[in-house]
Amino acid sequence: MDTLVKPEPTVPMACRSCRVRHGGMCEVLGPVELARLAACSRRTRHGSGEALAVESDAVHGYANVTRGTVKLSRVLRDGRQQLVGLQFAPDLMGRLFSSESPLSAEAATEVELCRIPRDVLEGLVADSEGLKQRLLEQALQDLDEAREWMVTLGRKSAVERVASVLLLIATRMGGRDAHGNITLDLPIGRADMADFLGLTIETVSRQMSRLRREGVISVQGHRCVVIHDIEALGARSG
Amino acid sequence: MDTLVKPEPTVPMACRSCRVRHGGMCEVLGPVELARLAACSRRTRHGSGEALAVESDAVHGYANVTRGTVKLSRVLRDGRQQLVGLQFAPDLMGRLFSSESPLSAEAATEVELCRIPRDVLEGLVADSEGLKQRLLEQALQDLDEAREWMVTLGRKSAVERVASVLLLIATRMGGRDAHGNITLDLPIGRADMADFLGLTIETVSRQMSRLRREGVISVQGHRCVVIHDIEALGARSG
DNA sequence: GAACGGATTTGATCGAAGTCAAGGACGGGT
DNA sequence: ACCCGTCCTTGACTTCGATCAAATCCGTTC
Repeated sequence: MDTLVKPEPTVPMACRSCRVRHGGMCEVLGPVELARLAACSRRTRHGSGEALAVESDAVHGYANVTRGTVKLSRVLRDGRQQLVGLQFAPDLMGRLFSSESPLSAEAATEVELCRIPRDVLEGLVADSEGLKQRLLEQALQDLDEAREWMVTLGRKSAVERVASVLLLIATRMGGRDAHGNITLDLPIGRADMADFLGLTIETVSRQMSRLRREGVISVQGHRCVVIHDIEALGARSG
Repeated sequence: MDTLVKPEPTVPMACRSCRVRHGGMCEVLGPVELARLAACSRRTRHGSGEALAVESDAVHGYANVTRGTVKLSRVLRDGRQQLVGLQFAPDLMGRLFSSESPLSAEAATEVELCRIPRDVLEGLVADSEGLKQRLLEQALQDLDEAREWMVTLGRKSAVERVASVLLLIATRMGGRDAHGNITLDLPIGRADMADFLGLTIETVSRQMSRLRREGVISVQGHRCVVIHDIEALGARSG
């Protein structure tokens, strides 16, 4: 908000240059709390496709996403898969207060994490009123988003779903170019879009083509989408 | 847990006989906090179908469900509807920290609420560490459930969805009869089941008939379902 | 920059669920 | 006990998205 950078005497070095220092959960932490975290946290990098957590495995710790995109998914016994969310920086990954992970997490792009051991974060949550409050707000917002997505999965047609996912990604990652168009570098391929939307790859592809034919978007290569008419895309999204 | 009822000197009268006194959020409150609540809360009853909150309306307050079942839903601009959750006693209704309701709530059955004004609950949350913790746990669990339902909506076939909703209701409301069968009084009709499952009324009805033909369940009247083989129902649910 | 391999697009056909249309059962009230 | 309205079930047909099968695109490597 304010343009002046206040001196923060004891903020750990590792946090000072951190891209998410003023976002996500770290936003509400003071120097003392950050020091407690920084003493035990460590940064890791992960290539696209790397598994970061596995459904029903023990929870070893938590991690702030500091760069990249993470896919959250669940699978049915016979292998059918559903993406249940995407996490972008500066979201916190990991299920508090549960000893086993309710879902799988996988790096969708190159990902950088700030890993926090389980007991350290839980201790901090227990001690910091502000952090608990922040995580509660985050959980409630995630819940709203999950329920919104339930409408997409339960009631929207294939085009509407594809338009919805493009809007979702645009909201989190979109940058405007010179002409006011919104440009996206999709963090996920068609297969993941299909798993997120409850469709097949072929149907996603067909609906992308359709939106392209209608002039709402254009596509460069496979991963880059330009949204020409965000209004039209919104209308198309149900 | 324990069979002895401990004397609780200053627990308000209204709470002493309350069905949910030892469940939901009230479980973690001490006499002082309960007194603060009881001083401002009031009980209301609502007939089936009555609107309890409307999407994007101002949030006036919160309410504990003390009896009955509440449907949570969202609608698309053109009227398509999706149920995004069911609330049973002793769940807390209402979206904390938001000035407008992200969804609509409607009594599915006769419902009894313990209504709490907005500022009273928010004040209590600010003051009570334990309550904030409890609500965070609840939000995280609701999030897990919402994501689980996303799998149902995105990846399951019609039979699997119907089996899933029967299991869900059985978990929250089911009673075992003499033969070990589980008996349900469905809190929602076929239309609401359809809206919860992302299907049509006709499809729900056909799949109910199918499960009946297969001997997994039987139906008495429209609302009463007996689950003969919960294992088979689980297998049928994906 | 040519060749390779995985990802994406497109086309043809199939099938599960939706739509439209009766018909039947339940339950509430008289 | 009967009647009536609502909710539910069933049947016939349609449709949207899935499936199967190529063809093509693109990014990468050599």
